[in-house]
Amino acid sequence: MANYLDSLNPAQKEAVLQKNGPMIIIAGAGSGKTRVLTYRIAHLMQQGVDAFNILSLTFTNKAAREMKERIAAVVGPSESKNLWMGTFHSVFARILRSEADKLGYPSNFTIYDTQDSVRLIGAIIKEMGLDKERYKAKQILNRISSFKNSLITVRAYFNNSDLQEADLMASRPKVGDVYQEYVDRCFKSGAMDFDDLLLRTNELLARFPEVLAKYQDRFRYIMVDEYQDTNHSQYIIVKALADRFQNICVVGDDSQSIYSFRGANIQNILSFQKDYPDTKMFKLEQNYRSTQNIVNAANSVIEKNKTKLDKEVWTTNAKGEQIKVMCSISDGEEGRFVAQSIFDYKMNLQLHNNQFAVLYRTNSQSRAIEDALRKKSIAYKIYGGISFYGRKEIKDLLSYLRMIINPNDEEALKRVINYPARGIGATTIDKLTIAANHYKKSIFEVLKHLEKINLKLNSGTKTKLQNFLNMILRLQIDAQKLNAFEITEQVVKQTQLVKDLEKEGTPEAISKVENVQELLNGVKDFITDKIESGEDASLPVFLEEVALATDLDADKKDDKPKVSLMSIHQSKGLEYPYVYIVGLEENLFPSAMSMNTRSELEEERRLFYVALTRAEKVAYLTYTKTRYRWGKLIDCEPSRFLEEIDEQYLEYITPKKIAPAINRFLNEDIFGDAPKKIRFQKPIQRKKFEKKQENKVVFTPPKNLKKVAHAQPKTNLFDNKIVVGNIIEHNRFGRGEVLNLEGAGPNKKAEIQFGTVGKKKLLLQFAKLKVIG
DNA sequence: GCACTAGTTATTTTT
DNA sequence: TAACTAGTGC
Repeated sequence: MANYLDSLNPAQKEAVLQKNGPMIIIAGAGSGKTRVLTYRIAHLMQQGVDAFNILSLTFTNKAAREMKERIAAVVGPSESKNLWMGTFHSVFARILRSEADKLGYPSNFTIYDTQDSVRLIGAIIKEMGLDKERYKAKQILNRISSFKNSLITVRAYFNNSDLQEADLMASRPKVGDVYQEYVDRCFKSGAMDFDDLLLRTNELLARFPEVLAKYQDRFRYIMVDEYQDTNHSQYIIVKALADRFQNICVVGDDSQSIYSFRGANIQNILSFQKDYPDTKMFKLEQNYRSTQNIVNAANSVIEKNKTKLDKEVWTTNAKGEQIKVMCSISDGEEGRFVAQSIFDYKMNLQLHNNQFAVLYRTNSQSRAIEDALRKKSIAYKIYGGISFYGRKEIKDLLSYLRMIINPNDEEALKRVINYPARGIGATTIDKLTIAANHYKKSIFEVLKHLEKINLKLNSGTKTKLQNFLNMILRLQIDAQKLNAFEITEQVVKQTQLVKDLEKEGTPEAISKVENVQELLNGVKDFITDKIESGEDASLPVFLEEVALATDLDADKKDDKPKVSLMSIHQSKGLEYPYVYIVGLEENLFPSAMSMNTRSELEEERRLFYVALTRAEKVAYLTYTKTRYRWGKLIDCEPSRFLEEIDEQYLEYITPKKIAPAINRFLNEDIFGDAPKKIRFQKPIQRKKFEKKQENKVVFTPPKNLKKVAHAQPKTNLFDNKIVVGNIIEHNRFGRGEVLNLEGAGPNKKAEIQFGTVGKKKLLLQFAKLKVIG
């Protein structure tokens, strides 16, 4: 039991053994940070610290879950269950629920997601008669969000002439009023947005000393992971909670701070030692994840940043292959290259899909990759983008559930009051909204007292509203005796939500029905899981988990292995043997939006650092000469980050056949005088690329792959040994993966995806297939 | 009040 | 390209 310490290196061990006082662990990429955190918590518990007194804040719920499992393996599950562990948002949402009344909130408050917030702000802008071109809902929300994350309340805003001046200069003098109205409306709806979960926690701790004391006493040991990505609001919460015992341990890597757009403040980690003068600092610098080549290449890039803490990441791992750089003529070609390359690796080294990841700067880049993978029948999973819970049909259904729990939830009500269509249109909703604003009540309250208010509604409309109201009230009563799954089922039935879709019969409608079914399954799983672990399986808990869930959390366990596609932001904390970083082009990565200041560019560079350090064995960097954006063909330049990697770690593998095309692009001044700006600062750069690419050879199959001839292929004539997923070799078609089997005996056929000729169906009786793996 | 169409607009990254 | 909006006709 105690020998878990033996598996740690000296630096790790020191950090684990440091029990009391403030401490900071600077953990380089792949340095076994999670391991240190888990063992440290396990160790605290073995030293007699009560699990109830330990608070551990992680960046994702998935990280929390995994860490809990690992701790359970050391100290046993019954004890680890009592740990407070989760994201800032989920931990403090939980606390806010039990203290909500102090802030005038109902304990069943709704959590608004970004979509809800944007809609509400849009509605407010419209109601206030503001120009929506000037006041773009999304931008206003971002602005409000940044206020909240800096703890600038409405009152603080109106006391701050600088902020008001800035908005005035941007010709948006009414931002403060919108902010005010937004906060009021959320409050009236019994709703908190993401930022409120932190802001209101701060309010709670600041206004109620006895509450602060209670939680200070409860959380005697506090740990914060990914500290470099905390914002001011989170910083203040941690500071307040840790103030009494000062047993605060933060972990992070300033080189991986990539969330400043969300208010993260890299200064939090840079100046931790100033906040706590007695801080003990630990540095984890040995990388266990990646090859030397990858580690060194990443180091050579991050060196270019000025703002950073002193540290040196190194590894004793094998040198490994050089990082491969590939240029394509288009994004489609890039996708095909990635798919082909993955396919070749799978064939030659018998690898599984889950050993590969494709990372990109923007979610919209996933499309070309998807198309190519699909053509090769390579299973993949996309993380991010439009999440499952963001889909219209799902949000609509969830909105009904939200109405049952908290009928004052304005955004939920507006979604469902006329969905499915029941003849309650925009005019009616406007009237209701005006009345609600006037009486300072929610729309639902207005509905309940329709008789007493003269809204100039015709009687038909009144009946429709009455029916809607009655349906919600009925569902609320049902909800008291049904569990979360049953009530969801009930909603689907009573609202006829699915019936409408089924009638439509279009492919979209069918997929929507399937999604609804999937949500129902989700609720069922939720209940089973919770009951198994003895936790609260009620509908409010489900809704909260859904509101704070990410795609990463939705990972299904016993699924087929799949290639992961995700934005670099989402890949933080993850690792894969083979990583493809695509779209390394100026204006895309680094993003055109982030090249205006040094600090923005440094963040992009950190992002690149994060991307590179995800790779364990092999990393590919790809860029293209042209790319579709906004449905238009755009010419691209290679990213400056390619230049920044020390050349010795790179290998250019661009196939010969497209080299002439590249040269043409490089030699002709096809840009005219348009993008004159900074892009061609260094003409030498281009020469370098040009030369490199000319000399290179055709790519397929990847070099450095072991010959697999010795793999003892078995010939199978009547073969029942072939199973789906096998890699086989065919005399004429080469290698392929078995996708499907059908028929029996002499008619048994296999559907096989070949790298060269695509999909084929072959009779096993005749096809001489060698099973490779 | 609603369904359909044409035209516009937008892409950074997310709890 | 795709998602959202405004405008039109019923």
